[in-house]
Amino acid sequence: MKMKRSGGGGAFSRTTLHGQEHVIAERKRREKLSQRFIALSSIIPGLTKLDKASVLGDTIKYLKQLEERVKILEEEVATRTVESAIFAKKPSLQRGDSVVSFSSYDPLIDQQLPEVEARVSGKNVLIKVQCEKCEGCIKEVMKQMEEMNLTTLNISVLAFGSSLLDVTIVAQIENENCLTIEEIVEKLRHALIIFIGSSSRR
Amino acid sequence: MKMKRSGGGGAFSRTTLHGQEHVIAERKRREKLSQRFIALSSIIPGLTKLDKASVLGDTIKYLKQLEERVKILEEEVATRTVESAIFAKKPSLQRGDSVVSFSSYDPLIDQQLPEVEARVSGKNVLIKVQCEKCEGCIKEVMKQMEEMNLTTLNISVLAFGSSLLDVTIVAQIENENCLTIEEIVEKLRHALIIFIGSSSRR
DNA sequence: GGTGACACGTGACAC
DNA sequence: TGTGTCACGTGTCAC
Repeated sequence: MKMKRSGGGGAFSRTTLHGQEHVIAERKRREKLSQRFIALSSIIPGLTKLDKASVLGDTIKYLKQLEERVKILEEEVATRTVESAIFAKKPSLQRGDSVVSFSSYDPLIDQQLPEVEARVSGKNVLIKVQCEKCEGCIKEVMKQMEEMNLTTLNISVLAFGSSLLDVTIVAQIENENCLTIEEIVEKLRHALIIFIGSSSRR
Repeated sequence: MKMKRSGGGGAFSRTTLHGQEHVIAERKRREKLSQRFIALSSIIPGLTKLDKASVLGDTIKYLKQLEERVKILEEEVATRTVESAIFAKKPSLQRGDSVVSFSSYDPLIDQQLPEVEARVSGKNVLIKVQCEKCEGCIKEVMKQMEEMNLTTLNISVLAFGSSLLDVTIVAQIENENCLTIEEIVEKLRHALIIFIGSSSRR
């Protein structure tokens, strides 16, 4: 029951002409909106009702759900990253044929980095250190080596993961050195703990 | 220019009464829809335009973004879950102070080289091999790495003692890789045993 | 027959 | 001065 004004004359004619365009424009707008609704509906899973209010409502629910899930997963990933670092440990003592080994790892007492391990073969000592990537820690290790009268023959520093360093050193044991392998490991480890502690507090 | 029919008589009166309720109902429906739009707008971050079409459009974008993120995180977690499961086994394998769960070293069974150890942090794997110095063994290790879809990022080979090699490798775990850390260790060790055995017999 | 959802044309308002 | 957006009342269709 609407008045059709297409045939109107006088002052209405302008309104009518504009009105036609207006109708077209409005149609277009509605069409766009409708498309978006359809697109949205196709994305949201588990839609039972397809009316607009329900689509919007379910979209809101689904969104919150997704955000919650992202949050949980992010925490999970963060946690597991730490776990990886913590679990990457070794037992405390190994005894090979002609090689004597000792590691700082003790599952009952301490599961934290830095991890230090050393092995001796003749006059050579192989030292492995795994610690957090932090500036100056290599220099600190070298300083300790010097203090222990260990002449570095070769050193390799590899980044591992996002924040770990794996350091492998082959050194020569000088004659005046009378440290045991355990002492070497403990001295190195202790120095690194102090160093990293003081550097992270800065 | 609409016809007001409230005062209509006769056959129109019923239509009119129903019409009033109809108007109310429609108002209510619109109100609900409007509320949902407002609620949705308040959830979507970074909205510049606030018109309905834009809100829907940005909602769709945001949704896809979130889903993508969830997918990525889930993969990440899946990867790390495998690692955690492996790492979790470690304590149970530790008897006293002698066994390394990730290492091929087992004092009760086999005290011989080569010794292989691996650990994982995120997508990185750190592999340590200690074996007899013998020609071609590095090449053999690299061949195995390739077969296991491990992309070598860094490798360090240090001579230790008179006849030992200490090899440390940081590699990237490719997505198609579905080996466990134990499988990596065993495969490498087995290949080295075969290789060294056949090369020493020559 | 009544409830609910939709698209439409229209007037109003903003930039 | 238009160009785009909105809310409104209405007719219509489906269950």
